[in-house]
Amino acid sequence: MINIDDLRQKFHDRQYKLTPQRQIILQAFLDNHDKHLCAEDVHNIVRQKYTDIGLATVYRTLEIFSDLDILHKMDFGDGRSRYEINESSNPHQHHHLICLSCGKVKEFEGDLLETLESVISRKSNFKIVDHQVKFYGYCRECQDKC
Amino acid sequence: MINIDDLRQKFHDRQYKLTPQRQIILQAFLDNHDKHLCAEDVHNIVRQKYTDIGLATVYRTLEIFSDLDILHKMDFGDGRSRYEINESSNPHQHHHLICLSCGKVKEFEGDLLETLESVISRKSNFKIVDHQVKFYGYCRECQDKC
DNA sequence: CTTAGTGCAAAACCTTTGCAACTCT
DNA sequence: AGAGTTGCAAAGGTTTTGCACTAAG
Repeated sequence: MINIDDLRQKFHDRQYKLTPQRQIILQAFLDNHDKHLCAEDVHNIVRQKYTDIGLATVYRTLEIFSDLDILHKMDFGDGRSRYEINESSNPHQHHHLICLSCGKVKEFEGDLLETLESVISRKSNFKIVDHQVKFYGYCRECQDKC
Repeated sequence: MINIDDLRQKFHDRQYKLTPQRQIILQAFLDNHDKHLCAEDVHNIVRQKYTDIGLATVYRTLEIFSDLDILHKMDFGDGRSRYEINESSNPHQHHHLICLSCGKVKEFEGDLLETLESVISRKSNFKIVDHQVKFYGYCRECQDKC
């Protein structure tokens, strides 16, 4: 997982400047690596340390981080983009289980799609570089309620 | 795949009214079962037959159809929801290959996730009812261009 | 006739953009 | 000093909502 020094290096390579706003936004993800934060979540977290930060800055920073593969932009169908920090260099590591009742998102570890990807690549001449898998259903707690 | 008579039955059960607008919107999907239409696409198609239909009606109808599992709401990351008609009673039939270069969406037939689903259900106590799988990469045509 | 549905316009959201002031390097 | 960055406010795009009117059952 990325740290501040990696960030400094990556930014230097691309001639981005390392502002306090950007460092604090990264920190927000490091402190919440298990969550799926949206722009507004990030804004609220970051404002506690840096009162005057603007929401536009958050959006601009999230886009840069996504381009640099520091964050992964995702959609869980709630009308806003959510981001999660890339835990490793291999993005194919976990899947999301989305509860249709309470909306919570659980993670499921393990990459069981490698073979499926090679089948698809061969059969349809499509060069796959990433995938996103979402399972919809009911989590343990919501099953108990019924 | 659904037809007008099925629609009549489903609507009757829920006390929805079968208006010409709703029939024409269903017809748009029957005529374009291979496409992934967004609300505006539907509005444009439907307006050719029913000039005065409002975009709000299209949105409201798409939501009803999704609730009734006649349509499937999807997100391909282009900032708007897209819908496709449910070809069968089993929604687990095909996956989407999204080209990162030209944006085209191809379909890949075959349900290779049944076993993965049962593994997940067992290991994480999550009752899966649906899944959505997207593969990102480069289509044949865009690979040739490089 | 009753209830649900429609079209329109306005509102609500999330996200992006223009710009003058500012700040990393 | 200079290029990139910020915050603010305004604009953009999609989707939802309020309301008077209309039409299906």
